[in-house]
Amino acid sequence: MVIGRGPSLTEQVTAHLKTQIADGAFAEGRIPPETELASDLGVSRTTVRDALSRLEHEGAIYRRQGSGTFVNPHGLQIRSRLEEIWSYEQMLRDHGYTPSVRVVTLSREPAGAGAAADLRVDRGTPLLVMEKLFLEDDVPVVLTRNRISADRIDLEPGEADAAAPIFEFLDRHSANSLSYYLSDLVPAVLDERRAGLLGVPPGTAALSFEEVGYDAAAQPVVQSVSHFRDDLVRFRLMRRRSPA
Amino acid sequence: MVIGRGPSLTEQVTAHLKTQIADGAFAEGRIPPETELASDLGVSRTTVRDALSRLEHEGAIYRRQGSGTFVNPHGLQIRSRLEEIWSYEQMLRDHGYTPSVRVVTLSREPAGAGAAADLRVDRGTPLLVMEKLFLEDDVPVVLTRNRISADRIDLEPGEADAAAPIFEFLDRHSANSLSYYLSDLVPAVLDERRAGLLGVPPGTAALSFEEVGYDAAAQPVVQSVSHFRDDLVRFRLMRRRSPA
DNA sequence: CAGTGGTCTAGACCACTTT
DNA sequence: AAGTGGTCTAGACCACTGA
Repeated sequence: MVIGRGPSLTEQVTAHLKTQIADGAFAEGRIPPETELASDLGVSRTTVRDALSRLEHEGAIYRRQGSGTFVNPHGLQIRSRLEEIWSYEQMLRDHGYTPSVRVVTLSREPAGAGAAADLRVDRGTPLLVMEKLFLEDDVPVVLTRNRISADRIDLEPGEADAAAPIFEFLDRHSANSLSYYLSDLVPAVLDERRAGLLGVPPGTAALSFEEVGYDAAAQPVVQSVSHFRDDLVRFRLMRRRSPA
Repeated sequence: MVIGRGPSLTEQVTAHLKTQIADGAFAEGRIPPETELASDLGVSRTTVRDALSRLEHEGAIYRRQGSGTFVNPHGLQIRSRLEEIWSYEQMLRDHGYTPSVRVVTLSREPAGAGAAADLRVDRGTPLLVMEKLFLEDDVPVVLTRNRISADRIDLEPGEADAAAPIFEFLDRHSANSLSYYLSDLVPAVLDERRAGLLGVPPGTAALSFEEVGYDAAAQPVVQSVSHFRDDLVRFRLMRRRSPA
């Protein structure tokens, strides 16, 4: 393994250590001391520490002051970290799926009270509503509905446009690029329509994200609700005692 | 504001900036350049950057290369970050509650298939089961059930013991201190019993954590299930586009 | 092109764990 | 006492943004 120019040194070191961890290169889960890694790889200790900090944050390793750095035996069980989800397609790929997308509905409707408040528009403002289903081998996994103020969009979208990830769609057809989402984790009991679309009995519990996407100027751009098949995609996280 | 000895410089700088942000000391949400902060506070730029990285990670600020560092206008909406929850009591305090604890049941039962697998013991092994309810002004907010292999505990616990946070209980009465949890986020439809304890109609949706707590040697110590009143405590998170 | 954050270095000292 | 990770410094250069 040669560490040279290209991506940042920290990224190269991170990737290198990840590979070694996956290969089980560290006996008994013990990772060499930082100074040793630094001289072996020909970088400064600071760079090694940056890389180790990332891995620690991802849950791949943990560190004990005075003792050493160790491989996290449960590191592989975290498939997607909630804060890092950006596209549901990518999230499903992280879970080992190769998802397809189906546009369920594509319509206009006037803003109700909730959407109007979230998007900071007047009630009755025309909204573009896109409902999409993500499937794996024709089995529905995620159902998502996006609402956008219609006058922010520069065209009358067809299904091909709507099938793209919402942030790509907005990059292309709106002046307001998505910068971040504020998401609530909400438990739901699926109604008949949603249960039907997701292929489960009505009354089934589903985790949902209720979220608003904002642009760089902190202006709301899109309101979304997404429901997940709990039997097919599950969110797992690790909580450590004191350190990050 | 004087930066001197005591907690780490980084922590002092972090706390100082947090206060300034909360006080609205930064006009238009713009935080001074790192070099300026460093010389003003009499610390190195590295230290300032460490502090800013923490704040960025907490969602309090965001940074744009070449442009500057800015206050996150939605920073205050994140009350508890999932990865940092350790004690439910503390979590509820973060949400603005002053919770009380009620021990609902305190019993022994043989391990079923699920608990046996999670705790890596044989089916039928005696388990200590503690069920607790966290309330705010007599209104139930969280219901949690812990299962521990009985032979790991050095006493027959009374209600006073069980009312303590589980990690404190284990610190005191077991050789296996909790080091981390692996938690699944699971949507649930409350059955009659749980709905009754939480004071909601049966059939209500609730978010639950299904988790296993491990000691420093990665041995399972406790299996827990916790249900949350969605109308009283909600998990909110922020997802940013590219950077952490 | 000036100013900002991002990366990286080399070295010092401290706090903690282990032997 | 030796070895580990944690904190901190001072300085260099790079990548990007915006006037």
